[in-house]
Amino acid sequence: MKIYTKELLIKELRSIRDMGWILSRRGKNDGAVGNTLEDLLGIEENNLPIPNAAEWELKAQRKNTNSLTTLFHMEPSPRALKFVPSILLPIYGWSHDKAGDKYPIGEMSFRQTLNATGVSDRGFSVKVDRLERKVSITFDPSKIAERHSEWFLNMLARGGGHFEHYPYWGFDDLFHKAGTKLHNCFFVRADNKVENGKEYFLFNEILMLKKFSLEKFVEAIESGDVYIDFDARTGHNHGTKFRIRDKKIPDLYAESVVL
DNA sequence: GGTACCTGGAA
DNA sequence: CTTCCAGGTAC
Repeated sequence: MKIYTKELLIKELRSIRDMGWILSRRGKNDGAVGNTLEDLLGIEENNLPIPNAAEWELKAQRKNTNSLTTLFHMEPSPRALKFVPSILLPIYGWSHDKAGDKYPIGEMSFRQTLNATGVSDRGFSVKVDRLERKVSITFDPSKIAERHSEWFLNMLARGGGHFEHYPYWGFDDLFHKAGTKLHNCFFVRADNKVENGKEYFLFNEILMLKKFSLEKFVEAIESGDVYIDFDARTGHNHGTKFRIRDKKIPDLYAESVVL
């Protein structure tokens, strides 16, 4: 495997930018833009919680999306409770839209995109406690929207309605994860097009971000810029993600340079 | 085979 | 904006 320095990454990313339209290396896969960039750099797909290349993390995104950018994945504490697969999905989940169709009858879904400045229509939110040094998920049944009243009753029948323990992430765990994975980052935005059913990317906007700030990260959680995103169905827990709007990514770093 | 990570989306 | 969602791998 190639060892990448910052200088080599800059050179290769500029070279990729100059290659023009590049056929996606992956089929129907939402992550194709990032997977294709990694393929071009010779980085094998992995699920290791480390930067992609040396001390540099790579992030790619299609320009024509409003989606959040995923910073990293981390399941909440207390880890022993296995909150998502044991509690949130089976008790607080709902029938997946494609249950009995693409998925088996009984397939459940628990998807929530939460931040500290709002409450979801199922009553979940995010709270930052600097004294206890943790980020917690809160649940307030009184905030559940009318359209979810049937879900609410089903959830009560399954034994839900209040948390005995709240899912949380300790600052130290978050800082270790973010500090090791995101310390330096290339954020590449790509134009994309589909011709004859095949997707092409033009990796033509490259941003170099240096020195991830843990304090700015906490501030971004408090201000609602960082989201916590649950993404599980019965057959596949995609994991719990910390995500952010692309325009806010540079706010997490001490230095940003357009290449 | 369940759990927890990785890469990212749509209306 | 919020609500809900995709295909991968390691162990």
